[in-house]
Amino acid sequence: MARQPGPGDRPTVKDVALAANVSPTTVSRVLAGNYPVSTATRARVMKAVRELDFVINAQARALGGGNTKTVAFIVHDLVGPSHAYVGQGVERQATAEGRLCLVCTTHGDPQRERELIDVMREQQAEAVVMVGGGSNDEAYVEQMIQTARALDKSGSRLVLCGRPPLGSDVPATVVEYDNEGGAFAMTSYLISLGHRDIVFLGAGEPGYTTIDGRFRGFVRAHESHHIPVAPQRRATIPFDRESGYLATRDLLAGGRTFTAIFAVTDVVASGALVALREAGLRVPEDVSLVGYDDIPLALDVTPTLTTVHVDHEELGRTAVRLALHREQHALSQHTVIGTHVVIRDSAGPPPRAV
Amino acid sequence: MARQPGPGDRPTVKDVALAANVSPTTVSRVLAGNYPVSTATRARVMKAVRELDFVINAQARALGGGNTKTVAFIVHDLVGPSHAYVGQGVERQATAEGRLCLVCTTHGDPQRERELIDVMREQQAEAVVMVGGGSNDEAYVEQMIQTARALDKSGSRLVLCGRPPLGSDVPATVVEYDNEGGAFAMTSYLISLGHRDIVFLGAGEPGYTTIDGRFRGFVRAHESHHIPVAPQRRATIPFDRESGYLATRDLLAGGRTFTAIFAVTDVVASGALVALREAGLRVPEDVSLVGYDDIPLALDVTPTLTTVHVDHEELGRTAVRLALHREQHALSQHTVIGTHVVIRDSAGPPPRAV
DNA sequence: TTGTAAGCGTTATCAG
DNA sequence: CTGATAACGCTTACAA
Repeated sequence: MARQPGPGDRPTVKDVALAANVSPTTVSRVLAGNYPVSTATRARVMKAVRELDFVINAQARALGGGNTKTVAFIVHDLVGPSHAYVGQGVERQATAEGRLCLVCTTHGDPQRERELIDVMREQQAEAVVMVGGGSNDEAYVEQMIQTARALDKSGSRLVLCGRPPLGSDVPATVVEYDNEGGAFAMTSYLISLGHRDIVFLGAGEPGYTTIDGRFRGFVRAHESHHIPVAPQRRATIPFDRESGYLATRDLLAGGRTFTAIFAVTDVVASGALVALREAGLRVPEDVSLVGYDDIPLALDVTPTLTTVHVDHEELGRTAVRLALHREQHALSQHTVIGTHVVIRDSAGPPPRAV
Repeated sequence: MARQPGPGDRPTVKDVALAANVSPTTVSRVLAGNYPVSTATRARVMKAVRELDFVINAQARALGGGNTKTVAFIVHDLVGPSHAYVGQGVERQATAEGRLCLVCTTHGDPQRERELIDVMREQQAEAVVMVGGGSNDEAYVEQMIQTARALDKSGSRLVLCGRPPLGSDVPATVVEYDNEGGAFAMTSYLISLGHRDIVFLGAGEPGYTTIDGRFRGFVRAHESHHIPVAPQRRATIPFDRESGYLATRDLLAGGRTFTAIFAVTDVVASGALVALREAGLRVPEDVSLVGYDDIPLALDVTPTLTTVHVDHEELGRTAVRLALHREQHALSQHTVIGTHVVIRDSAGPPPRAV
């Protein structure tokens, strides 16, 4: 009597081989398509596959063959507008390269991050893409270096998105966008409009590299125009809408003068916008407001937001592409993706007199 | 001489066993923690694990033990605001249940969808969560039923999010939100404000279940108030901002009268808002505008959008929870998640005379 | 072109 | 509490 498949019981290569009157080896070869097999045999095998509704066992395949065809994507959060686009880029490129995409979130917890990397080592992910500003803290960086080495030893590749390189002797791929350059360009734009008193809104924990880069560009633009940087309110705030709102309200209540606000992200800018509106200030007539990221929200607010465009999806795609096609001898890779100012309606010349 | 580990070469349980002077079995037991092991032995094993920087091979474990601890998430698109939140729910619940999350996108291609399901069968995902309106097409549904059975046979579980059940004899879990109820409530709200000529904006391909439900609620509300449904422009449009914009512009150009627009999603509403503003119409003084989904955008636009709240994240969480904890004998499961109207600033009474 | 047999790294079974 | 040994399902030399 034939084998009675129970529930949760799948046919195996052996079953197919039996049904097609060939050896398991032949079945494997037909399925992999990497070895000559006679047309007749192939047909018989395929027929058996169809009849048994056979699907191969990926785990077993990986064990026997080697490769898991899997890319991991570790991110702060799935729903942040920019992160989602990076994720989309990762997923698309992974798919384009015939890989599957494993996704995990850390919610900013370094401990969790560390755990996840080990999980990905267990999973033998071909590449581990980490997205979002990590900290610049020395111990943290050191640990990242260990991680990169550990992954490298496992035949995997660490990819850092939006973080600075770990060093040329560390096996990792780094893809970042030009935070400083974009902030420099945007600040210069505001200065060229006539602004001399610009608030940089949103500091974040010192050491968070994305923000640091943006602030650096902000300062450098002032310097290169020989304009003193007005005193900034560099308090740590989470980068959400609410923080932008509260920080701006505080600013207004504190009597601090300014003619423009450079929000560290579009989301923060949207919060600021609400606070400004509540205070009866018109944008851009009374105050100019600009953001960073150019997420869809930038078009949804009124007025539309002048911001720095970042191609988040490309960031994700590039991350995967580089990780998968790295040259044998490229130990450390580093790519910078350009950013540029997108002029919309939220910034204009400062009012005549403040 | 000891084994010289090369690149891409990981220590195995055997290596750990050797280093700790125990059998591989013991190592396995220590790692799994599901079997009594003496404290001393455990300590020795853990020490070896640390020294060798050993991480277990998940593929091998799955092969030997059975379970992959993996949940798959198949979705139209990662960046759609509602989808991203569902994804977040799936990921969070999966993580909470100690599972990993595999994510793939279909971009609405049923062929690709089919392929992905087979890929997930290969991966032995414990659950396959499909998100987003599939079609109601008979052949499609029939294929879904096959799929559900195939997954069931593989010991996996099909979860449909936001689609109607496939039948009580089909092994699948269905989680949907109450599209019809929400639309009914919202339409009733508009009617109670005095509106009698409401446009339903955004039809989608007939058969797309999410939209159908919403339109049904729209019609039913009219019926229950004994108000004739004004002729609707039910053209197929993609549900993006642009379509909302164009459709509204056409509507305005076509001379169609109305006092309110019920946009099928918030995104479509945001497009409509732009078109209305361009036409010099004030919202809500001249025209009321409501949406559906309550995504963050609803708070970003001016005026803030009156809309139907849907807890997308809960949808994702519920999907995973049900799939993982289904009762042994529950062949078909079906859960409906409630929706409710959120009143903001974009809807008011109709103008006195049109 | 096809088949045989030996792994891949882990867990489960069955003895001690 | 610990250890052999046989799976798990597939691939890949090595033979034929």
